[in-house]
Amino acid sequence: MQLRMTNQREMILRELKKSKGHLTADELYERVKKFMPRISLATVYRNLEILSDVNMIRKLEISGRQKRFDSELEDHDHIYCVECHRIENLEISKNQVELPVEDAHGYTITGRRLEVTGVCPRCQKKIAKTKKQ
Amino acid sequence: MQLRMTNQREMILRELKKSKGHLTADELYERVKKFMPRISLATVYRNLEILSDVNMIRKLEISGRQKRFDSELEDHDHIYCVECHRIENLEISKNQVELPVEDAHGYTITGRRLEVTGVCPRCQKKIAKTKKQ
DNA sequence: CTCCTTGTGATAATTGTTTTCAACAGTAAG
DNA sequence: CTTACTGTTGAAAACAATTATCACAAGGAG
Repeated sequence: MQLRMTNQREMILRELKKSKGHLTADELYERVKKFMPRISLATVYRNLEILSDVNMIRKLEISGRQKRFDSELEDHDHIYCVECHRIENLEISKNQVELPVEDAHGYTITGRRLEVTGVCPRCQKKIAKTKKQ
Repeated sequence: MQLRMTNQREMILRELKKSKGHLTADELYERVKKFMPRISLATVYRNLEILSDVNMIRKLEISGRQKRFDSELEDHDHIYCVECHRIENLEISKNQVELPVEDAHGYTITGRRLEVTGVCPRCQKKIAKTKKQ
């Protein structure tokens, strides 16, 4: 099954790449809507699913409610701010999180995901301010 | 603020401990209902939230699916089966996943979560079988 | 006992996502 | 150029998980 690049599909991909971030489906929907006012949210969801199926983008399943999508395919982990839910990339060398396979209960390991939580610099400042008052 | 142990609360906690697993709210609901047929799912959600707020249980946010709850408070990670969504504990020594704080974009790190995905032994067998056919 | 707080069950509302479906291209064959 | 086929779209409904609302019952404090 080969992938046809429809206008919508292309636009979604382009906007995701442009943002360089980790957008949710509806954030992306809002952006694409500026160029294609009649596009539907379902189309965004559909195409994000398709694009991640063919590995053109990456679907992040990060704690919190919404799924996020990333145009960066390289293997990397994420840090996310528990205050403002901002997400950023983390470059952690793979061998730093080498897994003890013998403890894996007989599982065939297909992947690992490391998620670091913290408070981003901006929110640290905000918190510092509110404490002063 | 002190926690009152209502019958429902106690039952939910008891069933979660009894299971030793990582139950979703509605799995727990089904179990508790056997003893308290009139309990409502909302009560289960409510109390799981409360119990994890006071650190009597742990809320797991895995893979964007349903939240799961764990009566095991010790710090540990999880491996979960991409086929059947079974979840098991992983004992990974902390220093094996030591983080390079200097890469953390200025974040104050509050936690980390490692999730390993794989195929459990049971599902490996299942897959082997279907391939034979 | 009355007042006040809290917890409860039932149900509605909300949120995020997926499915359905009729209309509509794009392509390939006849 | 028709016909048939395939995949895509937008709109709306369906769905699943969770949370909020609300009337009411239970259990103190005074």
